[in-house]
Amino acid sequence: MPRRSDSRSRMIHAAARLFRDRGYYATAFSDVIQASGAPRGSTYFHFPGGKQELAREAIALAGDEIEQMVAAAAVGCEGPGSLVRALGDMVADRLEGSGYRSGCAIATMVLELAPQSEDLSSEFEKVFARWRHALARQFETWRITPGRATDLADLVMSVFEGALIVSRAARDIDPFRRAIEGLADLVEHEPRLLAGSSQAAPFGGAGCHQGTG
Amino acid sequence: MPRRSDSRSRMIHAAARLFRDRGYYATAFSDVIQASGAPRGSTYFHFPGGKQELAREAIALAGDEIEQMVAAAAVGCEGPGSLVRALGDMVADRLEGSGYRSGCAIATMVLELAPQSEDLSSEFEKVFARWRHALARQFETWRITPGRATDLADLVMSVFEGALIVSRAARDIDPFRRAIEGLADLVEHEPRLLAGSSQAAPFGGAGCHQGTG
DNA sequence: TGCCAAGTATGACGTCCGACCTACAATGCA
DNA sequence: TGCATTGTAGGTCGGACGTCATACTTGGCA
Repeated sequence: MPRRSDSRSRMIHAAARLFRDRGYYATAFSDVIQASGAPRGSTYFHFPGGKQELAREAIALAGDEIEQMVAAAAVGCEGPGSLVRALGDMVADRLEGSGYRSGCAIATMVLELAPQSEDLSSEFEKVFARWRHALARQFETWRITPGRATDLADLVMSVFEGALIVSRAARDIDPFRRAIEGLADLVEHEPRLLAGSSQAAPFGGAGCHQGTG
Repeated sequence: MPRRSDSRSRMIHAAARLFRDRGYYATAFSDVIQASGAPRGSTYFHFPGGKQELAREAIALAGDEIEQMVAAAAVGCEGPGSLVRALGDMVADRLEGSGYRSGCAIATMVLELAPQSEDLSSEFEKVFARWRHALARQFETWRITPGRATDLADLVMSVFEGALIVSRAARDIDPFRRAIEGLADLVEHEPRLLAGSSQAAPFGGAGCHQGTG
């Protein structure tokens, strides 16, 4: 049945899930083939670049899903604190529901591959840039200035990534919930986030803005 | 030179460094052997449990180093904000100095191995418990109540872990510094952290304390 | 002092599994 | 019907983990 099969797309989705749950090295090509039901011989037809190309596609797909998750969580939120909580609930549910296997879709790959692959590194950076942008845009709708919104977005991303690691290590949701609630609470009671407050000592400290963007 | 060689210790130190920089799967036994100068045949004499036992030893060693780092950073600090900054400087220096290869000593292994190995999972949990304890104890010296100190420790650990991921992905220190500075700043200007402030709405929210410990 | 035994350490080897390549089949279009 | 493009199964090569027979050193004893 040649001429356009959906094998490629199915492989990317299966790979994204496996990379997220197990990581890059623990996921064999044969695992992706089995999970997707794709034929074995097609791999290097669909992905001439091999496993790394498959990873690149999976990373981009993860970027899409993160953006969608932020958008979904933002519905009905009235401030950064409630957005953090809404996102935290979504992530916590998936973490618990998967038996502490499903964390961030790209974190494992970042740590495994970023030091080795300049190419994939730029893909990772894109995903975080998209995530940062989605969060910052949402924060700005609540009258947070762009600079502070970016700083806050970095802090929020970091807490989510890190809390996932700590909770996955302990196989216990409490560290995650404590970190998320602590962040939401701090952010909620921080008046300097809002535009018009003392800009002499802006949130995020002095001279610490992005140099590359 | 049989009868007590230091091969075992050297292998653990080399493995800890390699696991930290490259991760578990990307580090071959032969890499550890080469880096430590130990002979190939000694591996299963010193580590009958194989690579996993070597990893367990390396994880414990990482726990020691983290405790020492917290103690070193705490010297001369007058509050949680300055401790966060001091730790941040130490970590940032190593991250930059290593070309964004040296992050958290165990984070990569947590994501790679925690879903698969119940045994190593408990080792990871021990390291984070030690780290949490070291931070919380230090916070308590600044009149922060034990419950809030634990919540704050989880938040701090999460920010460090997550910020390392984001910065390693981008190969840029700015996201790390933004997150650390944002955290330090929030913590510094949070009066509810101190004992004696309105305990009706404690920092960290309600009903979110550790259930297992 | 010379020898033996036990524990210690080691280089060479086997086995398995991973990614990747090559030769072949099937289909749509001219 | 013939050809180019798409899709496929089996096979190969390399490397990593783990094992084994062997050599070396130390301590005790005659």
